[in-house]
Amino acid sequence: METFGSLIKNLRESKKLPLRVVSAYLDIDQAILSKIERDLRKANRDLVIKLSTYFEIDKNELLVAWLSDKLVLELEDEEIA
Amino acid sequence: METFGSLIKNLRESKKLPLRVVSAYLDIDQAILSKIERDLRKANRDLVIKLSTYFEIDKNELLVAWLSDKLVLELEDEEIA
DNA sequence: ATTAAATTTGACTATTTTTGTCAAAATAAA
DNA sequence: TTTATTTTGACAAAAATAGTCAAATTTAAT
Repeated sequence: METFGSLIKNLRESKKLPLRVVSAYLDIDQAILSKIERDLRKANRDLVIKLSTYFEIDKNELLVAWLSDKLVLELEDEEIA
Repeated sequence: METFGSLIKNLRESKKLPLRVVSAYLDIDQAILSKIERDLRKANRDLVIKLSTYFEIDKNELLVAWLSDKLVLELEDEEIA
């Protein structure tokens, strides 16, 4: 399954944009964006919306992808324990 | 839908046990148990298991009820925002 | 192969959220 | 009405999350 991180990473790379440029627009440190793309950090809701605007994709589509990841994560933590 | 809180509250009341007694067994402050029963606080996994032992009900059944609540909560927070 | 750009990593701090403690207030029962 | 039980809220402690930064690594360009 495609994660939220790889989804936005693909979007960025398909437009050949460096983290520097995208993170500047989003007003976050590029280290954070790098980690979000690799699912090492979670985005927050506001960021998801900014991303949908920036990449011109449907807001709800991206929110659903983000929420799915959040729920999967919650359940994963659970099953391990 | 029956929440996790009301579920364990019903169990306790059906056995006519005061919070004092149950919380002592669980080794938590009775204020916390009171809040958990009214869904003002979340139980943690360990507590859920202790509760299932104490009330002699199936561990997984209670875990499922607890997890359901957690997911519902996560989605609720989301929809409001 | 060297230089430059882009990305990743990790240590550190700050902020927010969660959790626990306590005593007083409110409610219910005896 | 006194006693037991439950609820409330303020506060502190602890844990989780988020942000910052610079150095290390990797990738791309010349």
